[in-house]
Amino acid sequence: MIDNKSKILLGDSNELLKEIESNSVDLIFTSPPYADSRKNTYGGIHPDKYVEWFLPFSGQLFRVLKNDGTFVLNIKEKVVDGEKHTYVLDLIKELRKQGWLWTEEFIWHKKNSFPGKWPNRFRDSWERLLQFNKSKKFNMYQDEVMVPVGDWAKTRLKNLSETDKKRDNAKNGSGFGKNISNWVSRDMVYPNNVLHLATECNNKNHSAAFPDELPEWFIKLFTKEGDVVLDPFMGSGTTVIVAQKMLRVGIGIEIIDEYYRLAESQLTQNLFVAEPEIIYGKDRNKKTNKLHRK
Amino acid sequence: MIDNKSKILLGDSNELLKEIESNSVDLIFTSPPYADSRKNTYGGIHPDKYVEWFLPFSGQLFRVLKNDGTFVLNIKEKVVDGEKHTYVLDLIKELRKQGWLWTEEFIWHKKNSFPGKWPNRFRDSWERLLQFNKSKKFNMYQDEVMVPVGDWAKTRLKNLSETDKKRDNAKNGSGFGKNISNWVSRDMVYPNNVLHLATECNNKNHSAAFPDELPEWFIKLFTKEGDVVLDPFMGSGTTVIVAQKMLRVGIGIEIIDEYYRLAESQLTQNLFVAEPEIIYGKDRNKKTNKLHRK
DNA sequence: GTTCCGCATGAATCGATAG
DNA sequence: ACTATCGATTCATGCGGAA
Repeated sequence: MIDNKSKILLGDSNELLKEIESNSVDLIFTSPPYADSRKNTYGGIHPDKYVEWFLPFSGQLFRVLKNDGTFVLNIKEKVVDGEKHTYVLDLIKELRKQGWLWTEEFIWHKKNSFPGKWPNRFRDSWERLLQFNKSKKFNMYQDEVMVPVGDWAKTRLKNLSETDKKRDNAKNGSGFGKNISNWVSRDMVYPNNVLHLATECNNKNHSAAFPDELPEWFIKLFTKEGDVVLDPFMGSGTTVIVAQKMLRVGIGIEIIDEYYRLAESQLTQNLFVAEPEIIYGKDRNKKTNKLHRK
Repeated sequence: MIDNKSKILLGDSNELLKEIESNSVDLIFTSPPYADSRKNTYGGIHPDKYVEWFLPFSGQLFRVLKNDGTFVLNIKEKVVDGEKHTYVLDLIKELRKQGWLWTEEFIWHKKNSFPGKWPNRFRDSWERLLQFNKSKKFNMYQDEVMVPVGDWAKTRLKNLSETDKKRDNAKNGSGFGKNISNWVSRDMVYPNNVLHLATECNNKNHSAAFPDELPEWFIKLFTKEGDVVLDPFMGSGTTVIVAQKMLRVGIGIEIIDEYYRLAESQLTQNLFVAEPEIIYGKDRNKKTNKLHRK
């Protein structure tokens, strides 16, 4: 089933995952349909049924993942009747019973979250990126995601609101400034577990796309060239396309024909336009790792 | 027990909370001792025992909170043997059984957390701020925490002088929010549920302190002047001190004498400006019920 | 080729209305 | 009473057109 070429499959992951051999995947990065959303697609899983619905998939995922591989799950609670539903908490507990180790929880800070005003809550601007592993020993290539100090400062400042900047200035005496002076001597620093990315709203046909940078970051962190990256709910195929561009072997599964074709067209289009090695990473420092298609 | 004066108590919250009358507190903001850390405090709770340990406190908290009040819990998982422990997940589930509504989860992004390196993980730079309520109807003063619009820097702020920019940030914590929103209401937007604050670097004696801005933000959001703010694990007293400065009634409980004295000294120091006469002449042993007035 | 606006567009949530 | 649908609310982003 897996050779060294990216491929995408049309159908139900519950069936198609069975065709993937055990211990063959290095990274699973996926964003399954959220509870009760995208009703037209996966039939809209009710929050109360979500865990039960998801566990068969994750069982298969556990089987196909290598022992030193990583499973990254992008998921978020839904507000039901004014209260946050607990299915994500339940899911974590059940995944552990399946054998998964809950290793880390990254925060994706969505800078451009959906607007709105309500009497009892603010806009929801973050999502969970849950990291699971089969073993305490897993591959992690930390150096690949180091951030140049300049970029770090630039990005940091760019993302801060004006109030935040003012606060920082006021607190320069304590720690912030001092820390910067320590970092200046280095070229690259390690990131932390909070990712600042905007959602992509330019993709018209698929409503649930995350930005390229999200899978890109985890692919860099958890795989090397030639490794296998799997997305069992690929949607319009962002994960697979990025994986291919980064010279990994991307495997994607999608049950909706429309999304599958979207991914297919972009995948072939990408192959036609440029050789992957040209697009990805001669000099990583330049942060031109941004993979923009079109 | 509660009049309109801030006070701090030395002792076990399990006992002292019983002296607070039911439905009398508007906001509970606290950062309880984390599992297995701050071992001196409450005997160093093992992660496996954490939920069991916490529930008696939260039961009392449920009783003393007003129906339209809010409980904000700052807590974070501990990594045990390479894996994130699930006691926070379990705690949320159990608090719901106690009657609490899990309304929201804010993310505190600790901006200046120092980049570190471990083989399996990056620096942890965020914490949970779990919001619980007794009722779906609770007080929320959203206008008090509005922030400048994203591109404010580009449009308006250019023209403001540097002193104008700094004025808002004077760290007197005295409820200045409303003035700002009236002043430039057109340029202010509502915030979201990700808080960008630097960690406090200037405190020496208390290990688990958060920056003033953290309780300040929630006090502005969930209380008005004269309301009662409770911190049953006050540590060095940040919550109570900030509350008092913001003309709320702060109630703090701390079991460790050293922390209690730290809070006490800061509170009286602050009071010194207003009413010097009540500072001296109290025996320390009797101070459990000492009143601190603004 | 830049920079600068204007505009449409969202993994949303609440509350009212309708069946 | 209970569920289903709909409108109002709101703002960061990236696009296209214009200077």
